[in-house]
Amino acid sequence: MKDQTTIKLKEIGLKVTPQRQAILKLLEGNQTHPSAERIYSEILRQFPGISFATVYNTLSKLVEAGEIQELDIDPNKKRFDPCIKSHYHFYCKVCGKVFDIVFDNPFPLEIKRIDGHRVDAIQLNLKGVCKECKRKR
Amino acid sequence: MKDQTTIKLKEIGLKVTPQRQAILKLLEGNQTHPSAERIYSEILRQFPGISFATVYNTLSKLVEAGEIQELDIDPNKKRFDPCIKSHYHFYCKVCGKVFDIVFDNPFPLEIKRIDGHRVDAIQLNLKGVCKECKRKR
DNA sequence: ATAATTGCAAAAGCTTTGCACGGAA
DNA sequence: TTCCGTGCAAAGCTTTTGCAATTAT
Repeated sequence: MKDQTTIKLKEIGLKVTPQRQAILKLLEGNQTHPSAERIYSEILRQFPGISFATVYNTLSKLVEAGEIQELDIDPNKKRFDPCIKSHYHFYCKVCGKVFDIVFDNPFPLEIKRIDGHRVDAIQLNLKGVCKECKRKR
Repeated sequence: MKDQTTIKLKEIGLKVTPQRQAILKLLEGNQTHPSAERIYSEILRQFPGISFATVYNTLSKLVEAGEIQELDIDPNKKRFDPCIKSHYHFYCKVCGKVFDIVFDNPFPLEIKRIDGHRVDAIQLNLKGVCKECKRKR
């Protein structure tokens, strides 16, 4: 009777609550790179009464556990990505959407050391105007 | 009688004020990647009475003019870099310092288009624990 | 003269925290 | 039972804005 969310939460060592399951389900396979606020308002529809603090706390724990990744690409707010595999992002200054980007000759994102510093994560961020927004002008 | 800051400001089309000159001088060759708050408090020492809004406004104009660059690497605040040439950054999660990084095989930061999107800027951000902070543990 | 800039203060956003109650283990 | 998690509300920070007085051109 254990679904994927239950398994994941137990693996991480978190208590299994309906709120957390809803958050995990929303994020699973989600490629919109939602902000905390966005996640909150989406969850709210199917889960009236959930508080922002719960969403915030859960996201923090998931990031800490390495289950999801926090992106610093949107100048205005933090964005979250359930995909922790190496890939790049494009941020549209006009609409604020974040797109996944794949290069033919990928930059190596597995660097572990540089100049004596310990590298834990690498983010390659492209910024500009997306296809859609370009068209509308 | 025209110094470098005067020339730069006129080039950009901004009025030349002592406040702006002080900000430009502080940034010139500055490799600490300061935040707006940091710039404000540094300027304050040599320029009592300057307001944060002035610093903020000037930084905005300089970014808009392409004279300096805004970095989205510090999760907590915006950082500014007077060097607009292609280079990478390392952010230390412990002390918050931002270091310039140079690779042997640099990733091309001159891409202008990808997936139909127009690319205006690329930032390659590395995060982890810096040499110094590693040593202290 | 006139249009831009400054300083002050307040507002706006997003993020984070404290705490009492309730629920998972 | 014992802690952890939730919800509510407030606090904290950084960023942004409005406006009257001042200054550069």
